[in-house]
Amino acid sequence: MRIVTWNINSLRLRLPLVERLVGALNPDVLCLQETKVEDGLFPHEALAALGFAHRAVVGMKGYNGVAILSRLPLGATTAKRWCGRKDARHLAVRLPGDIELHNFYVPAGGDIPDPAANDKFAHKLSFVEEAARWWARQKQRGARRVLVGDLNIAPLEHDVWSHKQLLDVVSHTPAEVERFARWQESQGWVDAVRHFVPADQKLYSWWSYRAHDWVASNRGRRLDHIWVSPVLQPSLERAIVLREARGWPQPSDHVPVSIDLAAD
DNA sequence: ATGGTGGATGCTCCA
Repeated sequence: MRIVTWNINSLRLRLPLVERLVGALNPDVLCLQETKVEDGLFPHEALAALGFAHRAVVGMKGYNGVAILSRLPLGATTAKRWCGRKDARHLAVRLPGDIELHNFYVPAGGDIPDPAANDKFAHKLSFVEEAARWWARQKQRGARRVLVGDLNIAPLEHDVWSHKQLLDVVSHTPAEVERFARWQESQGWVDAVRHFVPADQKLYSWWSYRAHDWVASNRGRRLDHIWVSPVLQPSLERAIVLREARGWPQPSDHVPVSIDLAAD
């Protein structure tokens, strides 16, 4: 089973790129973030025509929004609120094979890495703290779980183009990275992409729109993640970061990240 | 050190 996560930065604008993604990766399950579309305007027909017969959606007007599109039947769907807000940042579904799949869009956190001076950064820290606490309370440690999404944090030194220069840049600050680590430890989550790509190798999933030439400057960050519960680690077959998607016409600033899980 | 671009919206927010 192939599961792909992608911050698409407006689903309706980039529907043609979903078709292109299907051509490139043919996901069984596609998790999107920043769909930026309210549920009543969600392009169900176009996605059904691409083979995604099963869809779970939670959106809002203009901002945020997540969706899970699937060729396989989806079981029970839940959308949890975080930090007491109804801001469409989470969806969970049950997949065939008794897999619980969670799709997250973590707040970006604004520009100033100081929770006292920047409410958005405070919200981001609270969100990750709450996620870590919530997951620490979830028992059934042997459960088959996959967690994907734009987590908006690049935790490792080689998840950013310059560790030193990004230590005080939102997405790579110690305050974020420590909380991210606590979240990951909360269930012993396995970083499914770093399982295949050594930690000393640079790996990015996002390149800013603000670069004149994203290829030449290559100042990327790895903000998009796929985690699996420990019991699923032996089922990991492959991970792909589809760098070429950043060069597609009118691209998202994020690229799709994919894993293959062995059927069993 | 600064400002750079892109998307949705509607005279500005968010990333």
